[in-house]
Parts: sequence; C-alpha cells; structure tokens
Amino acid sequence: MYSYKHPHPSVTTDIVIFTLREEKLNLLLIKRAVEPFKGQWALPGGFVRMDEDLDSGARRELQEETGISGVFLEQLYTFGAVERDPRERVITVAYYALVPSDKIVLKATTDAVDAKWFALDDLPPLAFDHPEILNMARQRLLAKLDYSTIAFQFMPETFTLTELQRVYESILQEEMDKRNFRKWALALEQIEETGEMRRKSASRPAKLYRIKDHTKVEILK
Amino acid sequence: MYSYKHPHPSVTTDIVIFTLREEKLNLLLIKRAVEPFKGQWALPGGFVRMDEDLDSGARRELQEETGISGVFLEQLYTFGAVERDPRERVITVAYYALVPSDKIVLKATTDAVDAKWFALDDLPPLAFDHPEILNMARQRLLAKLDYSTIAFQFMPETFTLTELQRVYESILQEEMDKRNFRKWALALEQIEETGEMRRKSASRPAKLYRIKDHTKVEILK
DNA sequence: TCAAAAGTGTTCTCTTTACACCCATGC
DNA sequence: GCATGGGTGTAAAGAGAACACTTTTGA
Repeated sequence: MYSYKHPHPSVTTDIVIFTLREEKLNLLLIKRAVEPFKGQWALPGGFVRMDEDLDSGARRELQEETGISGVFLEQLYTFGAVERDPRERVITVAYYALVPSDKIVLKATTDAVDAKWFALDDLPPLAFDHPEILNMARQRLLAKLDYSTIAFQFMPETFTLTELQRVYESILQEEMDKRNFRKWALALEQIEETGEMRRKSASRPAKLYRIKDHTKVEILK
Repeated sequence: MYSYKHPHPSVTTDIVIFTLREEKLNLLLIKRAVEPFKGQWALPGGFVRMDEDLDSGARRELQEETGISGVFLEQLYTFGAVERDPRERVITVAYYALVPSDKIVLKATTDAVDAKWFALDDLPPLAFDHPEILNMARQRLLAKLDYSTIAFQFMPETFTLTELQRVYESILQEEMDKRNFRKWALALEQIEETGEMRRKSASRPAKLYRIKDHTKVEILK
C-alpha cells in the first residue's frame, strides 16, 4: 500500500495511433476487457509508472499493446476533467503516433489484447472521453500537414512520388495537382532518390525515393 | 491518509504568465518560501485538487497567487520527467497566460507570497525544470503571433494602432512598416473604433480601438 | 499499337513587401 | 511656426495556383 496525506489522481497515457490503409486514415483501437466500458473500443493506454518519463510510458504502452516501436510519437494534450473516468480521478496525457504502412501488422502480444485497425469514417463508439481526444488528434494532424513534413511518417522505407501524393490526398480528402505537388515535395529536400525503380503493371516505372532523415519532422516556413 | 494499491504521482499546474511592461516581455515569478529551491524564483503553480478540472486548477492558482483573473490561459505541455522534482514524482501540466497591461497590478494576497514581474532578458535563476517550461512557452507565443491574434490579449480595453504595433514589435524584436501593419490589423476585422481619441503630448490625436471579442483568439489563414 | 501511369515548364493571379508625404495638435 | 506622432496609397516582387502533352513500359 502507498499512503499520502492528500489524495492523488491516477495518471495514464492514451495514444491515438494513425496509419493509412487502402488510402484511408485508420485508427488503432483496443477492445476493453474490464469495466467500465467493458467490451467497448478504446484508445490504447495505461498507467504511467513511477520510474518512467511520460514519453517512455507512452512508447511502452504502444509497444506492449501493439508490438509497434520506433515510430513518430508526440504529446497531444492532457485531459483531466473530474468525471472523465467513473471510477476515480484519472488524468491522461494523450499522445498521437503515426505508423508507416510497412509496420501496421499487429504483433500478437502476451496480453492477448484485442487490437484492430478502424477506418476513421467507420468507427465504433469509443469509451470514456476518447472521442474528444481523437478529435483533437485529427485536428492536430490536419494542421501539421500544412506546416510540417509530418505526413512523411506514414511512408514505408521507399516510395514513389505518386504514392506520397496519394497519402496527402487521402488525408486532406482533396485532389492535388501532380506537377505542383512534385515540385513542392522535391523542393523540401527531405527525400532523395534510391536509384531503384518501381515496376508496376503495364506502365512506365516510377523512381523510388527514401526519406533522408526519418526521425526528423521539418517545420516549414 | 489516502492509500492506494499502486504508487501515484502528484499532479500540479504551473503557469507561465506573460505581460508587456515598458515595451518588454515580462514574466511573473514567485519566490519560493520552502525547500527545495527555497529563496529561488519559480513559476506560480500548485497541486491540482481532486474536484477541479485542470483548467480550473490553473485559473485558481493564477487567482490565488496573483489576484489576476479573466485572462487568456491555455494549456502548454505536460512535463513529467522522473527526477524533475527532487522530493517525489511530480507531473506538472504547464499553462501559459497573457495579461493585458491594465491588469498587471498584483493584488496583495493572503498568502503574502512574494510575486514579481521580471523582464525576460533579465531573469533570475529558476527552480526545477522551469527554464525548460518557460522556453517552450516563449516558442509557443512566438509561433502563435504568426498565425493567430493572440497578441491582442496583451492590449488594454482601448488602444491605438500604434500601441498595437509596438506590442508586436517588442515581442518580435523587429520594426514593422506602419502602413502595412495598419492595413493588416484592420483587415482582420477583430478590432473596431471606439469613437474616442487619445490626446497625448503635442501631436495629432490618435483613434482609439477596442477588440470586438476579447475572449476569442482567431486562427489566421 | 494500345493502355496505364510517370514525368516535366510556363503563365497568370494573388499576396506580401517596399516606400514618402501630408495632417492635426500643443507649446 | 515648429516639433511630435497620426494617418494614408501605389508599385514591384515573390509565392501559389492553373494547366496539357510526351515518355516508358507490359501485354
């Protein structure tokens, strides 16, 4: 038992994990095994341990519940409404993560948690205040598309310029001009040719590119 | 006594309070009365109560320690490094506030806390990881100047366009073109003439403006 | 030789920046 | 009447948007 003179809240991290599947934004959810909201879908997350930083806690939860590691992860916002958890006072530091399409296979974990990708336009009801958290994460992602290279975090090791364009188009839900897009993407100087080509079906092969520094999200202008 | 099966961290809010005094960005600091860092200056803040939201807690701290209320206050970031407080695990949800120049008089509080404004370029050493928190707050403020009307929060009830320009110039530390600035400020449609004039010294009187909706910080473009 | 996707520049429009003189007042 | 800060428009430059045809390959 741990005793304190004053009451303490619990602190958790919850993670909004985005990826792109079939040109649609997807979200990773976990089916809750216990009350409250038992059987409902929720954002992955868990308690922050006393010996780990917030970022480390979020990364650990991500790893434990999904097997995913080494991806873009950033603090989103901290949610602490008094009644957000019906059991006790729980303050959650929300994070969001972007998973490239070559890492989306979910490793079966020891916890045998039920984890699944959902298209954002076809979500089940979410537990707790998770709709609010998700909503803020979407806004953040949309905003960052405009002034950073965050979307590159969705790309696999190598990709073509058209594939990169499809990523932007599917997140923004609008078509973009091919020439302008390519001019813009190359001018960033964040990607480079691999020298390889992608041969697909009966058409002209496309140059493959890679991101120069996958860990860096550049802030533009 | 409050007992838990697992250890719980303490959760606090700390507030970076900015204002402008004599055309310089200022920061409100509190002299610590107890160990650790006794006698050193620190950001105002305190424990989150179990029956209040995070925002409410931050507002309450602001009110209690400085007498200031009704100002712009926004969550900044949550800091939770394991060793950030030498006593115990303390996770702090940092906020930042912007105080208009007609509200900067600090009310003597019952706590008789020692609170003082410091110019940002002449700060004393800060306790804990408060330099890091301050640094992030400065960056946020600078960034928001560019894409929002956040700087209007520094303005008193009524002000002239030149006064508004001086606010931008002193935060950005660069001179701006008078005609372009006025064109820009009026095009926002966030301010309106009061009909009054400011007569100051021996020169042409200036039109006074007020902010149409002081609670709203507009995101630009 | 046809279908399918890759690749490539120029013009126009709009936004942003640069710049200088007259006006109203108090002393 | 002069010193002080208030007030105003236009032109040039730069950034962003619109737009169509040729190339390479597999079948």
